[in-house]
Amino acid sequence: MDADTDKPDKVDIPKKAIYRLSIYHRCLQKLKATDQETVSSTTLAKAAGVTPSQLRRDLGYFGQFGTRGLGYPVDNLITTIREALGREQLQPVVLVGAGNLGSALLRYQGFQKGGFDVIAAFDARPEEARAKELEIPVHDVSMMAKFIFENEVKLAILCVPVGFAQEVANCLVAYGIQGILNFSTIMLEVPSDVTVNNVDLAMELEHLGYFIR
Amino acid sequence: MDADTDKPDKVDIPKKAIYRLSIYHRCLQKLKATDQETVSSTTLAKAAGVTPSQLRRDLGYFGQFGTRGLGYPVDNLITTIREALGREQLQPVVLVGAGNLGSALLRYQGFQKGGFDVIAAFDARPEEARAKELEIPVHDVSMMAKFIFENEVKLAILCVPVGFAQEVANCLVAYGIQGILNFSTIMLEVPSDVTVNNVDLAMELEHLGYFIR
DNA sequence: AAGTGTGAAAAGTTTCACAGCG
DNA sequence: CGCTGTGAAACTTTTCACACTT
Repeated sequence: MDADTDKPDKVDIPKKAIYRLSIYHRCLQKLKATDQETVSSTTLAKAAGVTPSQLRRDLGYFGQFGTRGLGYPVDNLITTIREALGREQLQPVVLVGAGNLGSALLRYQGFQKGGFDVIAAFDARPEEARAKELEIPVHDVSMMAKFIFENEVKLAILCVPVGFAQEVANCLVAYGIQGILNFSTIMLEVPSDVTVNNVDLAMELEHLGYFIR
Repeated sequence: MDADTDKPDKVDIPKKAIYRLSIYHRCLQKLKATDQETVSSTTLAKAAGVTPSQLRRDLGYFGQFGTRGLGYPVDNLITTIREALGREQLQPVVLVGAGNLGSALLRYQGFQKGGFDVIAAFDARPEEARAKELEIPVHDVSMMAKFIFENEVKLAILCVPVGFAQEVANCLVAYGIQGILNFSTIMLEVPSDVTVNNVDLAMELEHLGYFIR
């Protein structure tokens, strides 16, 4: 799932807990849409697919926000989680490798929704990618260094072919990228202050294969 | 990441280990391409991004395949893992919801590579999806029951809008689907003999947000 | 009465370290 | 000698259960 690194700060908090924070965040937003002011750990946990006690423990890592006998204030909790996830303001993101999967992801608007903004894509052959009529501009990789630096981009989505993944990742790191969402099917080697989150769609399907009889 | 279930059989094997099996499988295939006959736990572990002892432990759950002093026979190990993952023969898969993300995934050919065959897609408005010029046929949802039954499909990729996800999942289960790769942003409730594997792309990005400073 | 916050127990997972085999 | 296979130790994460607050 993840090949990541120890952070000097923020230790002691299980990685899985951080992951679940994103789930809670999403569920809370749905709750907010229904004008709920507060929510109990039992209710939120059910929506998130975890146990109430796990939810309380997870929130406990970040402080105390609940009112005993009442529950958690929805608005307040959303803000707190946003802050914990480092999402106070819009995060710029670049995508590298606008091939089959890359351009598919560019078409998918799901990233844009939640506080992230895929502001540009880069490819070794930008003309080909541009022919696909994407909304997001596709530049030549040679422009990448300057762009990332000038826009202070910290996050990148990596969709280049396996053979180039490590090489491109090295560049990204050199340009200042701190988090890589890696769709290529290789374990990247990066410095310990860079986080890699691997998503391997074929593998997810493979994994399911084990459970069907 | 996962909301899955206890299986009556195959217990005692950590879920994470099963997940890693897919990683090993991929690394072994790369090794095979370089005509390696055998591989040591140290070498394979490095490629897979795990510790040698974890690799040995993981393989140990499924039996003994190594030769002490030598390593593991590559071919043999590939076959064993394929069997463990239930991938001896081509698995048919259907995709439901050919909207933004769904059609993106249909275009992406990555699933086809490793023993899975996305044989059909279904959508509430198939005409719209067909306009996107996809290679895989898009049928009306009304055809789904018959198709899944007749082709003995066990796996489904679910990309319908959140509001319909649970409803569609219920249908899939009723039709005989045993594993769902869920791209919708909701925790599905399914019987305990059905496995759900959640992939939430926006969440993966959100998760990274925590680690950048 | 309802529901959080949290020590302490339980369960699950990884690493260590080394005996044993080819 | 080199490398697997595996008990036992170490560590991590989850669950339990209940004191405590509103």
